[in-house]
Amino acid sequence: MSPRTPRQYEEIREEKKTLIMDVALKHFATDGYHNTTISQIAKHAGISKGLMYNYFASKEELLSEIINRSTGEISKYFDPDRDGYLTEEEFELFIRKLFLILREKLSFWRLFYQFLMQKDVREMFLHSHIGHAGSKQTHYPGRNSTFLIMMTEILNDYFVRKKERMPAGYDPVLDMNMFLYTIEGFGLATVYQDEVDDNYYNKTINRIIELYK
Amino acid sequence: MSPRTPRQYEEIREEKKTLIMDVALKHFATDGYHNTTISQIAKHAGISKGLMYNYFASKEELLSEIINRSTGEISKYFDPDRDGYLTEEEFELFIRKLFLILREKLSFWRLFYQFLMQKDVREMFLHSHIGHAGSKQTHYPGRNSTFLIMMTEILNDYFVRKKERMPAGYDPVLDMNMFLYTIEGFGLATVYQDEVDDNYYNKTINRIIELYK
Amino acid sequence: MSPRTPRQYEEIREEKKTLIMDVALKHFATDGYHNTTISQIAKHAGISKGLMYNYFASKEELLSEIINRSTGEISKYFDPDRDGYLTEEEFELFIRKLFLILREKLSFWRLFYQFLMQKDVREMFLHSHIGHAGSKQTHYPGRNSTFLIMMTEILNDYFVRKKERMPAGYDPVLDMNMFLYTIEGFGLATVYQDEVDDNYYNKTINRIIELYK
Amino acid sequence: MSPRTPRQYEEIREEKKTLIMDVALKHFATDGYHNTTISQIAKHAGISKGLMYNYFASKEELLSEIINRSTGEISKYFDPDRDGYLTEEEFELFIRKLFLILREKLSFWRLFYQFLMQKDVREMFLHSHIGHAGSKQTHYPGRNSTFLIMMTEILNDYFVRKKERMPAGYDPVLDMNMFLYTIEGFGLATVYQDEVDDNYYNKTINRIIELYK
DNA sequence: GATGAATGAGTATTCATTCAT
DNA sequence: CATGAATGAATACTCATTCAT
Repeated sequence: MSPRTPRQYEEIREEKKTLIMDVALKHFATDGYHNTTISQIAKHAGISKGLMYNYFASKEELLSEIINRSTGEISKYFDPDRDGYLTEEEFELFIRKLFLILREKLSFWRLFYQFLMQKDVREMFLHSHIGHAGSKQTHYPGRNSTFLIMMTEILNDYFVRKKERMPAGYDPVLDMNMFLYTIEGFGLATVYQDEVDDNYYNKTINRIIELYK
Repeated sequence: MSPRTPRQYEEIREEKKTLIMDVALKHFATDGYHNTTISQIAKHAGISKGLMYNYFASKEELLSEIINRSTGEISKYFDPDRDGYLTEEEFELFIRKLFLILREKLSFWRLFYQFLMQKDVREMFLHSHIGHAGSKQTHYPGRNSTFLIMMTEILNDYFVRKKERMPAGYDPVLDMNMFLYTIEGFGLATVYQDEVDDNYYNKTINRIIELYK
Repeated sequence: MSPRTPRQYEEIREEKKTLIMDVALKHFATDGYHNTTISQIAKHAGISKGLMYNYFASKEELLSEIINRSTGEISKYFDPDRDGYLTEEEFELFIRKLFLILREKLSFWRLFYQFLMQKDVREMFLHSHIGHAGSKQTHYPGRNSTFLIMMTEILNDYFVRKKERMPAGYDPVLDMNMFLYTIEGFGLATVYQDEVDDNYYNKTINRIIELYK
Repeated sequence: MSPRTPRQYEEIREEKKTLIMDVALKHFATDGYHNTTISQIAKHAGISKGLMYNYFASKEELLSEIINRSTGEISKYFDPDRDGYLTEEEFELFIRKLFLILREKLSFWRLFYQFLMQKDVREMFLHSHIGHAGSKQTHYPGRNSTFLIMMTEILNDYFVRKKERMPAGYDPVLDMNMFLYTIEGFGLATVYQDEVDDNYYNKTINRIIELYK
């Protein structure tokens, strides 16, 4: 008869939020953001439409929180407190991690590629900050680089240094971009495949490492 | 003021259709299919909404015809009557042509990438037949290969033959896919750039040829 | 830590009700009845939404009780047990009291004017009974005059008597209505002003007394 | 079989717009702006909800156009090109006109009083410009005074001049405000009455003129 | 008594599509 | 062939109210 404790309420909230975000991500990834209705999400999450808005102010904020959560989790993978310096071994590790996380978060990446192509939402991705997952902060003192920008900077640094151990005429920018094109294309293919062949997947990763390390 | 011949009517009709499709493609590519309204298209094409439906049964059919026309045109580019056999020189030419056409039909490719990520429309692309541009037929007797499948087969053949002039251990499937990933990634980047640097564009193409010829 | 007596419970209950009504009145007056949500009221009153419904059956009843309480308090101001007879001095006093109470209960009058213009709620005001503040009764045996009707009757009586000391041709009904129009207009202006200038306020009241006493 | 001429379309549009605005005004005036739904308006106008949005971008714009149309019509009554100078006779005429128009446009004034009390929409009234009814312009070269401000200025001027023919101690500001309170109160009462007694109505107007001319 | 999660009916708005002219 | 007024189903979002705890 006594009301739930704040702790209990907090748990319920957290669970429901996660549930909704999971269901929504799956739908967004499969059917597209604009093609997914709040009704569908609610129905598949087993809740009422109204409850959605108890947790998220709007469809857009739901998307935004999904993106922030995911980019937050991903950036943690890559050690957000790193010094931004990659050795050759770390570079290899980086690629392996990248494609590990790609398969772990297929839905998210599907969403990512989707939005890469949509002007109106692209910005949301580009401005999602590195930070604790789900963090509501939008500004970090002394640290306003976004996830993608950080990645780019670290890689750029790596390829510039790679020049030293390459023959004359080596073009670091071109090489880095070729590398980026390849992983983007491979990512795209992986993400939009129904099933991934483990063996082939690893072979490809090894080949990428071999080519661009 | 002599009445038009049926022939003339047909021509006028085709011109209007082309106009509508051009306008629609531009909008679809820029704003997204779902964000583009029939009203916008009609207004920018200088016709009434009602007339739109005189030419196209629905928004979806409009899209479908745009896709068919474009894939048709593209496949013609690559000599649809070829024997499916690529020499090294033809391969190089193929790549150069590919990236030439990429820039010529930026809008289309933007649409292409956009839909690659959307289940419901992906199929439309994958099953668009090679045929006369704008053809309304959806089935061709004795010829059910799609544009993408055809391309894949020709390339597959090329890389299998490439094996002969490569050292032992060469994996043609892997190599072909690496090639595809790279051009997909490069295509993606090109298509979603506001401006393309001619110099850099060609350098990249040369590098791709160098790597995968 | 001795358990509270029923009496104490009742007091606590009354306090909470009063708190809620005060908060609600302020919101209703400022933002409008329909623009105010139960959530807002609950939050600003420091209670839960659920508890609100423990005290008031509905949003409408909350409004109804606020109106009843206020009209009750106001009618007490004007000595509800009076004989209904106003001397000239009492009339002056009445006006001064009226505009005193106007400023003391600005929020209520704002609400009053607001609803005067809305058919569906106007009736609630017109039929609010004189009685104990917060009383839930809606019917009083042998006493069905409303606050407004009572006021009108007393004033009517005053102006009819005023005829005796006025020149021939004096129209008591017209004079009374002119008086009512003026105080209504002045009330309206006062209530919807951000700040009231004391000096000017009193000057106006004196002028009204001068004109209609 | 041939399509309607642009002229015909324009007529249809104008008629429908007027119909919708008339119906909407009636509802807004009776039930309140927030209490009136688009569905109600559409149903009573005998059209679909969707059509509403063919003519008005939003509920708010519908309101805005109603206000502009009405204030435009009213300002025309009062000769918008006047010099802003009122003689005693013109003042009397002004009052008579005012209360003529009050009865002609009861619904509008009901709306007016309603919004006088609602913060969020009050501004819309205060900023509706003097101009042709339905004019979409929002800026008039060398003429940005609003309807209410114009009225206030002309009256202010009149009462200041009235001082000359009044005994010492006459306070023009107080007198003007008393006048305004009275007509506001009278307006309020008139507007929210079900039926107006012609005889009494004119008697009141005469009395107002007598008191404040 | 007290909480806030959960509901669902309602509201403004959009847009592909139809149809009288 | 051509027009744009008209429709209606769908969509995001709100909020008073209920109810398990």
